[in-house]
Amino acid sequence: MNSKKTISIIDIAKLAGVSTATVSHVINKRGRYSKATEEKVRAVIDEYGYVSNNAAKSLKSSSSHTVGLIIPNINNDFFSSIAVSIQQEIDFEDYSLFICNTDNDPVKERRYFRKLDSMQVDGIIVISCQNRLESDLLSRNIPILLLDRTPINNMDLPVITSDIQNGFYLATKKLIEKGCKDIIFISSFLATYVNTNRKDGYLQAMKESSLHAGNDTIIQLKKGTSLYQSETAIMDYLNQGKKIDGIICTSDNQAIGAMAALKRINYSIPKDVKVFGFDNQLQSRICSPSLSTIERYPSEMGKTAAEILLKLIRNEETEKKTVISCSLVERESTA
Amino acid sequence: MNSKKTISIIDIAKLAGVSTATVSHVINKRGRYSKATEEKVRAVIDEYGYVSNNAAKSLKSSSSHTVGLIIPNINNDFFSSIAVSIQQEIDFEDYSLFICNTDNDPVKERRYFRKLDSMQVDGIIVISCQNRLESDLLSRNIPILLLDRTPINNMDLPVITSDIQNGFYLATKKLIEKGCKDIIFISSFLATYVNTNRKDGYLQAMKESSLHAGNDTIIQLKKGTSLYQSETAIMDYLNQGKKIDGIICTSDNQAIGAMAALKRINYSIPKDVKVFGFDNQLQSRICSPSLSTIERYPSEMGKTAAEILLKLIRNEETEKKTVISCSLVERESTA
DNA sequence: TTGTACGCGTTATCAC
DNA sequence: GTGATAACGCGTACAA
Repeated sequence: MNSKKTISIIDIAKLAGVSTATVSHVINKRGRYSKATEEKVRAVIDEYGYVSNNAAKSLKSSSSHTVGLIIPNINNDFFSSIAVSIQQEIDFEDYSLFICNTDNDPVKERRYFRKLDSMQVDGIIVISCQNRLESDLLSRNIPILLLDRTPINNMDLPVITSDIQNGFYLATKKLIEKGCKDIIFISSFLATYVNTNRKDGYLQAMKESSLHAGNDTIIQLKKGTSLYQSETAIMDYLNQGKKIDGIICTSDNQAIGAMAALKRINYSIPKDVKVFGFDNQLQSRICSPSLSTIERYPSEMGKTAAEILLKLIRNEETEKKTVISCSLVERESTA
Repeated sequence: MNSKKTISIIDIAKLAGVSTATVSHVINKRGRYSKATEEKVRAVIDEYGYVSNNAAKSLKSSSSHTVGLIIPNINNDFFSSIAVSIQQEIDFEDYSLFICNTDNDPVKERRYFRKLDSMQVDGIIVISCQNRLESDLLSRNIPILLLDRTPINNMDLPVITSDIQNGFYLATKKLIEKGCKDIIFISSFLATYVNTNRKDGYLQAMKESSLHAGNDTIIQLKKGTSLYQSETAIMDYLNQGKKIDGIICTSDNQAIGAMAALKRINYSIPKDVKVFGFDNQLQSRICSPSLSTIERYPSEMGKTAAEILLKLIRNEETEKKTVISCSLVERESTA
């Protein structure tokens, strides 16, 4: 196996007794050759298992038929669902997807932008963990699509988000409808613009029903494992003598942590307290009691993102902003 | 932003009043230039935001500083943990990782091999879904590392696996130790060589204790959602009047499905039946009763894989075969 | 320090 | 209508 040698278009041309131009034409079905030469060339290609060199191709075309995806953490149901659906859609059009994991680290994110740029990708989909994107991000003029999160930028970048605000509004409304009055909101550590957005739906619904909500009913978690953090946060909150009969969380894990806290002090769910999670991750179906949650359709988000990016790459018309609506998934925790 | 133009090394050379060779030397810190020219060149590079063209670089060096990862399904805790740890390790050495999702489809897997080949990747890590890999897989002579699964191949490919057989042996032993006698084994749809491997640990442990085990105590699931499949499979099994006091599963989801079936007919877990899952996925901690399971250390597997592949790329000495041991995580389901 | 050949596929131009 | 020739893209490394 050590003597395996790369075969180039030149070798194929020699072996088939034609020019490289003809081989190229046959491969790309450009015409300008006879049936006979086509067969001859194809036969040689098959025999030697020739694979064209993408580096040379990208060099010439300054396009690599490759798309980059910058994503905070692939080890997360919601994000990996998005990644898979993007890849499937991209695959379908014979593009390849470069997945880059940033661990929610802005420094890594910027590094990946540069890396993808130099790799000659044709476009980038980014779920950013930065508050702001600068226009000198890339040296080339390729499309960038913002997904899920929308950092401030001066490039008028196209955006796909889900209607999170409305999702939280609906969830809060649902709890109110079921008779909850002391509803608190648990928010995980995130870039500020995201948090604002999330809180708003909750605050609006509470206000509409003249229920009290404000900084004293919002628990802000720190960076780290949200499950354990929210468990202790709920304990602390109750130890201060405050009342709770409803909880809205910004992740399913937070909700599960919160329920663990409630169970420990013998609160009954959903009788005493009703709980909403967020993202409809696998664990929300499995935990006990099963968790009501907000569905954001990550597969649809990914599919749409891929479609729009491909359009942008082809210079076709697209929407500047696409909002995918959320819906409620009601289970035992709010029954 | 439309007039953004790609800047090449030639432009930089002109602007700095030196040759492209010198610019290249400065960029790669090869020496052979004065302090003054270095500063001048760096200044121009910074000013114009020059990013080197990777396609040209790969073309020349036939190496892209890129590694491919072929993986069955990234939307799975175990696999995505592996992917993340590979990426982190690879990142660290300034390589980039190309993640390719095969959906457990051999046809897609072969397509990705060709694609990565033509992309000039420097090496490939594959969690294969094929029973056999042929030596004409690639046109170039780059290292391939088999991870987790070990399809038959005639290329003497290096391998990293976890000691699954021993894992199932230990789990089965543990149930026997706790007094179980009628222990069944649930196996998901997988390539045959994998199944054999998995069954063996179970069969061996049963044999050593002179307990009956064979085809009638092994439930083979079909392709599909293992959670629901194993639930109905357990119902069927019990409806046939067969006895169960222990279940070993090849995934946590199967175990959760099995427990759902048991609960429905009022079996108590772990009193009447003890259950082991596999892979220590998030849901095993969250479900109720919490699930005992087999830990395979995916992060360690990924890290090791990345280290070995990088060594292979650099032509350094490495182990041909690395086996990472499993351990038991005991929770309520086997208490 | 620099000039330049090289790597490889594409495409415009030219020839029959 | 068929096919060949050669320039091009850009970074690298050897010879000068």
